[in-house]
Amino acid sequence: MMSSSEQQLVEEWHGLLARHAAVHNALERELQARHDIGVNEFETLERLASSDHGKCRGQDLTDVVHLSQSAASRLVARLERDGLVERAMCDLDRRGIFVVLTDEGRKRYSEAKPTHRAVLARTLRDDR
Amino acid sequence: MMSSSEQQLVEEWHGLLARHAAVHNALERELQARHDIGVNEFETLERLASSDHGKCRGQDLTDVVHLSQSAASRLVARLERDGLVERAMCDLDRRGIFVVLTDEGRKRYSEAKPTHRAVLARTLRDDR
DNA sequence: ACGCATCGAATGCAATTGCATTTAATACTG
DNA sequence: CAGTATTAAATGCAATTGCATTCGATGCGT
Repeated sequence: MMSSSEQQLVEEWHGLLARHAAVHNALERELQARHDIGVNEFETLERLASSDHGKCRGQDLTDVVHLSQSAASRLVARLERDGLVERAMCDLDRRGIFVVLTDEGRKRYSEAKPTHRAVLARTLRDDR
Repeated sequence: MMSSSEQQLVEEWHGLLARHAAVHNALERELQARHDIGVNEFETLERLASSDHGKCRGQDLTDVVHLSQSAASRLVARLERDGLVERAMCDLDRRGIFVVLTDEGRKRYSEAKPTHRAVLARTLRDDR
């Protein structure tokens, strides 16, 4: 026999899993199809776009995308390859880098943002 | 200027992302370290263990793990390789398969379950 | 100033994933 | 009943991920 609070925990976790999968998959599909970027790429661009000068330390990005340090590093590499960001030396601490939003990156973000919000509005509402 | 409801949506999504990442990462680490299985493997075993005869159609599993059909197929293949499940022909519809829990699989599930619940209790409580 | 622990980032590598396709079996339609 | 469409599952393949390691730069204690 399973205690009620345990059952509750499991149900909450399964709900979280289902909601996350639903929103994430919908976002991934629409952002990819309409703007050629994924969820993590969008979150990165958004973080940069709302920063002071469109730049931030590489470290800050791992928190935003909930990815390992190495995956975040490669994510930045892909964004740079696609011309959406640039890496810049950090003079104060030359171990680190600045990730800087390019004009193209800011443009892409502006285009994708309405799509992002629309998908959120559609998928976050009707499951609770 | 961003509308309040839009801001709310984004915050809810980021909260969902953060909560999911926190619980998922904690589960993945502990289940892997203590029982040598991942989150998806555990969910699969749990689905089978609570089935009537420890078996279910391959299809049902994709819903449980929120994975693509191909990824679910390979997940079953890994579990079979590790001796935790077996594939059985389905006589009624010979396109499909039954995934059947082995004794070893049921044992592994029983061992992992307390860990799973403990991590949920620890991680789902303190972020809200 | 020297030596050593620590830190930020990049990279080799194996594992997992999704998409597209394939294969086999079943269901439908005329 | 033949022929086609659909379904369940498996597989080739490229892309993404995390772990462990590496490399250079910083900080800290003596």
